[in-house]
Amino acid sequence: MAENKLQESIATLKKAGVRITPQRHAVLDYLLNSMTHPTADDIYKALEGKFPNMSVATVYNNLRVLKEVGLVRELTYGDSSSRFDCNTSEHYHIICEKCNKIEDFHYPSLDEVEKLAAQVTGYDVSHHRLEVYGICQECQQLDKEKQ
Amino acid sequence: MAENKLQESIATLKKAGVRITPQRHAVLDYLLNSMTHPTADDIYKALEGKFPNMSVATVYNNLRVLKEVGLVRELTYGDSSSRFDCNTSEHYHIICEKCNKIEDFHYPSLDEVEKLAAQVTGYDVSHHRLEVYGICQECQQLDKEKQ
DNA sequence: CTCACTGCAAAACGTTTGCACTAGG
DNA sequence: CCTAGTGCAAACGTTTTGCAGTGAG
Repeated sequence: MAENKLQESIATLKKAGVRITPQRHAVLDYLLNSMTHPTADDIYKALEGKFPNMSVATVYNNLRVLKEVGLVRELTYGDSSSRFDCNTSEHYHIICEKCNKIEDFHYPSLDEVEKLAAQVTGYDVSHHRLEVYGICQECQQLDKEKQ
Repeated sequence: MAENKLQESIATLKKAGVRITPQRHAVLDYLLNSMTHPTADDIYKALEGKFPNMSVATVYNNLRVLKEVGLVRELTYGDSSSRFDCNTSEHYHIICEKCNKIEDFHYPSLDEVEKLAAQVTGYDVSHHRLEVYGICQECQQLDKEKQ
């Protein structure tokens, strides 16, 4: 499955005239296989072993390229650094306010909201973003144990 | 109306044991009366006239305090700097992808989404955040004129 | 009077940029 | 080949911090 995705993504890159460098391949591969939503620095650290002298700039450059081609989404939340996510299927995020974990969850796309927003504001709507915040099960458990 | 809000907010601060300094008062006042969603720097610049030697740090400190008390929300978008918004009534934001304007719009709160998210993920949900992206009417107009 | 808050400067942080070098196609 | 991409370091803009001095309650 992940293999297919990778081949598919590489095909997209080639079609866009983007070169497949080992570093770029590794960044893409890491993002496709990571269930977490890593920061640029996470990716940098994760690939440090394979590419001892890769620079952070390269990670950022590649993330920008992958974003431009539409393979990757950049998520900006309250905390200082951006997180990156493979733009696979439509899904929303739920974020733990204690441990900052980000998990995916599925919900039928809120088309009516987009429609109503367009009507009320006169905007030409392109997309929307929704996040739910709360405390994850593990953190709830930890809280209980403390008391 | 805005006066009431200000008195109310000050009462909240006092109850929380927070001192009402002139700078703090000004930041709060500015946020309450601004329809835009200013960055810390916007606020700093706006109050420069009244407080020639107020430092940026003070703006940030005050925004943090106001956030902690729950009077102010911090919004982070793609662009580098955070924006601040008075946590008055529940509302959503619609953002122009051309000129980066942020406008408020009202929509019945998506309680079902929160409920479903809680069920699916087991989170103890506290709130959610929704933004709609598109092109505002002015920018649509400008685009038409260009063609 | 006292302690929370201010102002200033310096530092931290994530991200971007300029440039010479390298390697993918 | 030739140009896109790399690595490095320095630069950038936003936010935070440490500390001495100040003023709100």
